[in-house]
Amino acid sequence: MTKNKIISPFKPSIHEHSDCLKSAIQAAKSRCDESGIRLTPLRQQVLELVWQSHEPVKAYDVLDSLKKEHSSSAPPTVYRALDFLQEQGLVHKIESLNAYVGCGNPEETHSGQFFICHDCGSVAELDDADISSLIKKKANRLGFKIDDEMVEIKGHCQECLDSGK
Amino acid sequence: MTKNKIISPFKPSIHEHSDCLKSAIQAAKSRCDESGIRLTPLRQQVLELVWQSHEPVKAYDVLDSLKKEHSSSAPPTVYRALDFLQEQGLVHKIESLNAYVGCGNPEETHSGQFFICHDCGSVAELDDADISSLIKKKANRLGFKIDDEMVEIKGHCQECLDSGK
DNA sequence: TTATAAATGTTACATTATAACATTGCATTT
DNA sequence: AAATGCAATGTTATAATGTAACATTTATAA
Repeated sequence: MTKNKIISPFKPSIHEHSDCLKSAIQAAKSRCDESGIRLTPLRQQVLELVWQSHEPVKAYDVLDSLKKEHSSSAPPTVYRALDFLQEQGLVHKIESLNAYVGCGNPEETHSGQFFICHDCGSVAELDDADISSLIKKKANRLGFKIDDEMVEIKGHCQECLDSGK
Repeated sequence: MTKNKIISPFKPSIHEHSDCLKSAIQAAKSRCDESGIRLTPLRQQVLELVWQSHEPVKAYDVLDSLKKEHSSSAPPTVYRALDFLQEQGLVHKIESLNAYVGCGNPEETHSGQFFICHDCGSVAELDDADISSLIKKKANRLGFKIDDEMVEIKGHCQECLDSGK
């Protein structure tokens, strides 16, 4: 299937984020229901914490938040939930930041390309077949068979450029 | 300048690696001479350790090697040298592995695209204007200005595919 | 209901990286 | 050569990120 999607554009710094959160949780629930996979309360809570904003969140920040309600939480609590969410395509790890961001399109699993603003920290996500197929073409020339593609681009988003930070 | 270079292809598992090492050190020396930057013995030694193979090397593995000659070495010893080498474009960090690999073309600074074999661990490096300009085009549509581009592709190299691992 | 597997709890530790301050050594001016 | 200043390295401590291993609990299915 060919697709050139902007999965998550940069959001205006002021927007109704509770809508983003709600629809992400809703999408996650449907996806898990369909595939018979268990989005337990803990996992859902971690997903909600990752979705607190459009900025990647650190595992230990999630842990700190968890501890406020559930003081027994420990690193494995968080990493297991994050691993699960990644496997299910509900969150992505941004490797260059050691941080996690909610996936804007959990309907279908994909690797994605990420644009990360140095100023506001926000992330936009693409699932762009042009990029993937070009990379695949280049891989072919090396005789290389791709399993997993990681594209993380750092720079400045429109809003931050405009506001002259 | 337009360029579509294979900076470092996958090498046959058996090759005269001492040649790779030598030419990398030679290139580093020239580059530093030209730019009046100091490739101290320590930095050169770290560069040589990174160039022990075409597989990314972990900082603490470099540290262990250093300690054999120079028991006083500590993490900052290594991280400072690696930071320097990265700044000079002599090594690249593979973010998804927290590991470092020698740059095959230190003549000019670039970000590069990396193909990493899951089986043998080797890395090939491209500096491909097609990929960069496509990513730039996609960034433009988001109003995004790129500072730094990271492309790390995991999969299987030709030789490992052929040998049926 | 009991057996099983999945999920979570718990403790300990491994790995990766940096802060902060002290010391050394090199390069320039006097 | 002595004094100065800065870059590089040494040293100690600790922060940040991530996993192993085993115990316990909870959900599911036989």
